[in-house]
Amino acid sequence: MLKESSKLKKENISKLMVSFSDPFRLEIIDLMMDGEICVCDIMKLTKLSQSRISYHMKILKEAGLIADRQEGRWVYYSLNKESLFLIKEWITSLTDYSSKRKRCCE
Amino acid sequence: MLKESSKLKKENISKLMVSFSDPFRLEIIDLMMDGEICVCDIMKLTKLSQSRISYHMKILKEAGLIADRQEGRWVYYSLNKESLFLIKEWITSLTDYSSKRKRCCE
DNA sequence: TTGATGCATCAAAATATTTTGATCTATAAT
DNA sequence: ATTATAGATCAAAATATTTTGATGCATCAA
Repeated sequence: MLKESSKLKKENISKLMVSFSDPFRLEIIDLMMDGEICVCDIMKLTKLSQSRISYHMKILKEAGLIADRQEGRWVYYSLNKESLFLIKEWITSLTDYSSKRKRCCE
Repeated sequence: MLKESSKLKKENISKLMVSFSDPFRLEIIDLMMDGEICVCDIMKLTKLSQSRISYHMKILKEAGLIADRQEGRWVYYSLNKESLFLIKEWITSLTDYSSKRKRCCE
């Protein structure tokens, strides 16, 4: 069974995975790869409605996947690298562990 | 924006993430870390009903995260390492890319 | 062949998530 | 002060996912 290597609690993993599980959020995450982005730009780039984007940003933020920063009337969102690394660490612990054991049919 | 480095299509990523997004499925995944497991053992270990487990196994299977193998009346499920590595690769490409760019406030 | 066991599947009900449109707040421009 | 803009929030409606209990299908044992 998985050791307590990762700093992520199960509940947080679940939330992070939920945040990754929506195609529109994946699209938004993709847009944030190039750096900060504001809701109005996401609107232009995705054709999603403002409140719809706000809703998804909230999900992403509550999962800890993104950070926000207000500047005047704009709110800039960006990917939270720390979270990404924690997920990576968790996935790595999964793959490391599962490669240590043998499968029946191998 | 994310390059086509990963072999995973966006739709598959989404499905895989959905499969990770349920706390019970995370629990089942955790149980599979030690190797193959059959539904009846998952029942004993998790106290979930049989059809409920079957449902979740179907989600995991359709996401490509697990493989199954029948032996007599038992069906043994196991984690699909290849999928785990693809997810890892995808997450890695996310973190690699996002660490290359600079954030406004850094 | 009959009965039991392990599991899949199905439809209905329960629950959760997402979308929409309206309204609200804060900032900024006139 | 007034008006416009960026975005959050809210309630209702639309959808999707999950759970439940019943039934079905193999496999095995007697």
